[in-house]
This record gives sequence, C-alpha cells and structure tokens, in this order.
Amino acid sequence: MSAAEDVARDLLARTSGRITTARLTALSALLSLGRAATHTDLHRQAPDMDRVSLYRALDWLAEQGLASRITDADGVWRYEASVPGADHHHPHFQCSRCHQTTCIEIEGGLTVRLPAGFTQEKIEVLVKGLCRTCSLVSVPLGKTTKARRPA
Amino acid sequence: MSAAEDVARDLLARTSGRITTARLTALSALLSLGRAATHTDLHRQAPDMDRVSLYRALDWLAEQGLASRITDADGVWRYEASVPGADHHHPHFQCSRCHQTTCIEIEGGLTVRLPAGFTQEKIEVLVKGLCRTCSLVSVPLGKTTKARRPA
DNA sequence: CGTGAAGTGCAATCCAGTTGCATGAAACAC
DNA sequence: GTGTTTCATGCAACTGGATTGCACTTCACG
Ligand SMILES: [Mn+2]
Ligand SMILES: [Mn+2]
Ligand SMILES: [Zn+2]
Ligand SMILES: [Zn+2]
Repeated sequence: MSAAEDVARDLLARTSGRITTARLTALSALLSLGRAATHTDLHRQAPDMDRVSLYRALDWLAEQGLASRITDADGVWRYEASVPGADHHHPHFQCSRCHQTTCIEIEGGLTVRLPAGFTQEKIEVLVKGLCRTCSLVSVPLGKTTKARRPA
Repeated sequence: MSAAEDVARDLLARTSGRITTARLTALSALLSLGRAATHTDLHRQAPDMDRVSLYRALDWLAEQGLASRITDADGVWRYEASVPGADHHHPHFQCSRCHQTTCIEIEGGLTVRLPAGFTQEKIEVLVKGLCRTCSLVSVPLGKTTKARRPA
C-alpha cells in the first residue's frame, strides 16, 4: 500500500461518502501523478477499473473538493488532486507540442473586472505555448502543420 | 446583401485565399452575431451550408486571423470574428445557467509569469458564473444540482 | 476554353463523455 | 455476526461535437 494510497484513504475518511476502491484508486492516482491529467491518462494507471466508474469517481471527488476539474486546450477534462478548503484557482500551462499540463504558481489571485450584475464562480486561466523541453525542438509533434505561404 | 456581408467580403479580399460563399457566409455570421458562438449556433444561421464545410471555413478563418477559436466551459469550440493584426487575447465570461459567452474588455494585457524556458503563444481566460439576467433567477437551468447534506 | 489547385458535400468514423439498468458492495442497525 | 437499506459499480448502448476520406465541383490562371 503506497504512501499516496494512505493519504487518499485519510482524505476520503473526512468526507460524508463511502470509501470505495474506485475512489481510493482514482484519488491515489491523482495524488501520485501530481499534475492535471486526463481521464485517459488516469485510466492508463488503473486499466482494470471500468471507464465509467473512473469518470464517476473523479466527478464525485470534484464535488467533494478533493479534486478539481478543468478543460484543457483541446476541450478535454483534466483532473488534479486539490485541497478541500482552499479553492484551486491557479493558472495552468499546456504545451502545444507534447500536450503536458503544468500548474503555474501565482502570488495574489488573478482578478478580472466583470460587467455590473455578473457574479463570478470561478476563473480558469490557460496559457498555451511550448514547455522547456519542447522549446528546444520547436517542430510540432503529430498533427503536421501545413505550411501556407503568403501571397 | 447585408452590411456584415460587405465587411466580410472586404476582409476576405485582403487574404491570399479564395473568396467562397462558405467563407462569406461563415464570416458574416460571425460578424453579425458579435459574440463567441458555437458551430451549432452558427449552423443555425446558415442551415443550408454543410456542417463540415462550416467547420472547415471557420478553421480557415482562424488560420487567417479573421476569427479566433476558443474552448468554452463545456469543452466546445467557440468562434468569434477578430481583427487580423491585434491578437484577441481578452477574457471571456460564460454563464453557467444560460451558457451565453460574453467578451470582457480589459485594459492592459493579462500576464502570467512562466517558469524559465517556457514560451507563451496565447493565454485564455474564462470566468464562470451567472450573467446579469441569470443572477436574478439563480435556479440552474437543466442539469438539476443534487443537494448533498454534510455528515 | 483547358488544366491544376483549391474548396465542397456526403458518408463514415472517431472519441470523450453520459445514461439506463441490473448487480454488487458499504454502512448501519439490530 | 446477519439483515436491510442505500449507494456504487459494471456493462452496453448512446450522444454529440469534431474529424477524415474521397469523389466531385468550382475557381484562378495560362
Ligand atoms: Mn493545477
Ligand atoms: Mn471575445
Ligand atoms: Zn512540451
Ligand atoms: Zn446567463
């Protein structure tokens, strides 16, 4: 039983819900992975768990505040472990070449001035670009970009 | 021939590409609509155009800088007309009840400090919450939220 | 006009995510 | 412990946005 699994069990015990293997597996995967991962990423870590059960476990974790769910640059959900109390509103960076998502530390909350009457629930900031390793290579991976010469 | 269509034709003439009806229709729809719209929204405006052709026209417009493509809170693409030169990096607001997307004006570009070696291409800021009209009603539309009582 | 390059339409396919329903496992009371 | 209730799981089917392959049309240019 890994360290992540112990922590997971402990966190689950603090909720009003049941401690099931699916939730344990999902949460430990999130904890050990450490960064925002897609359902597919996570399912790779736990191939024996049913796809749908994983979705449901992750969504439940998000409801409980133990995970947060964001949309990545390709419109796919990404999940990451989060601390129940403090809401997890830091920006993320996604590399357009290797698609890895990185959390960005930030001092002082990002704020945007909304028009009158609007109420804010959450804010999602996603920076796209090249990560350190991909910056060096610079040639896009997969999906070859078709050159288009100006007139 | 509407005003939007005239502007559209004019903008298309500035590119190296062909001026086709699909592109004209797509761009005028974007221009007259005025806010970030989904493919489905836009197809409603031009039901006779083929779905796929609309996708391709929109993607082409995005490549040309005449439109910008963003992911909304539900992971669906949204397109909006944009000025070719100035890149279109303002925040957006999406109402969690009526799903309408609103552009948010901002003075001074949003900036985030990236880790060393990372290169930024674009930044997407999406605020979720309730728009003015929905703030008053406050009961979510569709997708009923199930209450969950703490222990 | 004729020819090549670019754009279109349609059908098929992909893929993340959801839903319905029968079965199984936690929690809790006894 | 056993029984009962409640909630979670597994499987299959389904949804809907988006993409791909390919034949056909249209446009620009000689
Ligand atoms: Mn993060
Ligand atoms: Mn906008
Ligand atoms: Zn990278
Ligand atoms: Zn609204």
